[in-house]
Amino acid sequence: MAIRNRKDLGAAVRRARRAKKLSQTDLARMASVRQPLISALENGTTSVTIDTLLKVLAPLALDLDLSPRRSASFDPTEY
Amino acid sequence: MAIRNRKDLGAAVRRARRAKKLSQTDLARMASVRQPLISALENGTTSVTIDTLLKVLAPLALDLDLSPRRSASFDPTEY
DNA sequence: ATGAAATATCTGCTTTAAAAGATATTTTGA
DNA sequence: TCAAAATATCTTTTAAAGCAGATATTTCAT
Repeated sequence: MAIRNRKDLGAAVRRARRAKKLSQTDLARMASVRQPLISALENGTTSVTIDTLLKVLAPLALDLDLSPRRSASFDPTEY
Repeated sequence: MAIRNRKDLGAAVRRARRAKKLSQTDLARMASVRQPLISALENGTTSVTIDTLLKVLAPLALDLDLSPRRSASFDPTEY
């Protein structure tokens, strides 16, 4: 599913984490970050850096990808 | 293609930008960021935040996606 | 070759991500 | 129900992201 904002990202991470039956604390340890960060990431309350995101995705066995947008092209008012 | 580090990300953004025949300055304007940031992003010299990345991807008509890793599962020494 | 456009690289500054550490709150299963 | 585990939310501090502005350097077409 396409990720277009922090909430989408947080939801995707949470789904993946739960699918793997990991607690936030487990994931935090595996990713070498802190549990409150996982919480903030999943809730979309922080704009994680790409480095941090990749650290978190690795133990979830997820890759980041870029894909051409399906419909809905650029709208400046979105930002 | 799977993105596993900043360099990958930078390369992907650069390819997409060139495919759209945009200069860094053009893209920066469309994304409401500064040209030096596009440069740093493309060269992997900064760890952009997810908010900034999404701002840049929008005018390129790219979506962010998470996909299950093909092979190469989690290796802690990668970090 | 050379001039313009494009890209890279500075400084100084402000903002914010993330760490550490602690604790409060919510969720869940026995 | 109620205790333990999980998750959310604080404070303080440090490091780095990103802006603004300027300029240096590289790339490219004429």
